[in-house]
Amino acid sequence: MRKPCCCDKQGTNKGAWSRQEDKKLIVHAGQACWRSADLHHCGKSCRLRWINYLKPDIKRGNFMPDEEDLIIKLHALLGNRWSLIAGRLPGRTDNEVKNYWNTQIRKKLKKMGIDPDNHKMNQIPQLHFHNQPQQCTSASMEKAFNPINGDADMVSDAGSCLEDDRMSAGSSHDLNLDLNVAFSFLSPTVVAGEQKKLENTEILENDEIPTLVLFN
DNA sequence: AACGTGACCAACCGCCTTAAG
DNA sequence: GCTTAAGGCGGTTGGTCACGT
Repeated sequence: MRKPCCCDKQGTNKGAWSRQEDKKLIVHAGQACWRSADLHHCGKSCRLRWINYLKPDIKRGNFMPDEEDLIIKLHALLGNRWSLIAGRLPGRTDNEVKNYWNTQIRKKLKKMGIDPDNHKMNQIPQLHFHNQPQQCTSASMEKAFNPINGDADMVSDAGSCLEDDRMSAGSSHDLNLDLNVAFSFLSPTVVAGEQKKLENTEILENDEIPTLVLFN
């Protein structure tokens, strides 16, 4: 049974924030506990309001083309990890990125004939083993991509991903795989720049890394 | 002017993780 | 180590506005 959220308690507001509530929240921003703001919104709501709207360094307005490109690329790498994607876009919030993706980018990609969920032209991402192409499970892809975020356990994670896939495939082949994600729908300059960035990440410096080829 | 429709986005919901006691 | 409250995050909803009929 789910524990009741603080929002379910009596005396908490739902809905839009007033200017006075915003002012109060700004005064209390940064305190350890959002509830200390003594507002009639629950702590989660206070946090959300601050992060998505009141924080001073928030960049509002239209997304630049390069921001859009970056979102697409990061989404291809990370999936719907909006907070991680937003972390690479200074001044943008996860909610903003998520909304932009769902309302703008998703449509654009569909128009281009690209499946926005997997960034492919109706093909399935595959892990290529030495002798036999093997479809990567979503769980293992998840593990494989975690290292991009600077996870200290990235090597073991990638390894366990491979182990998972190997076990599920009933294969005992040695793995010698490298990460290679294609962004053929992006401009050549953007792709070159991103590839350079990827080359600087630890994941590509390891010898035993899965190859993930996204066919476009 | 009234109504319908679609787009946008702020806010909520529910699950999961984290941390305090 | 266990329990529980709070925070974090992704998915979803619903209010508002613009535009077309």
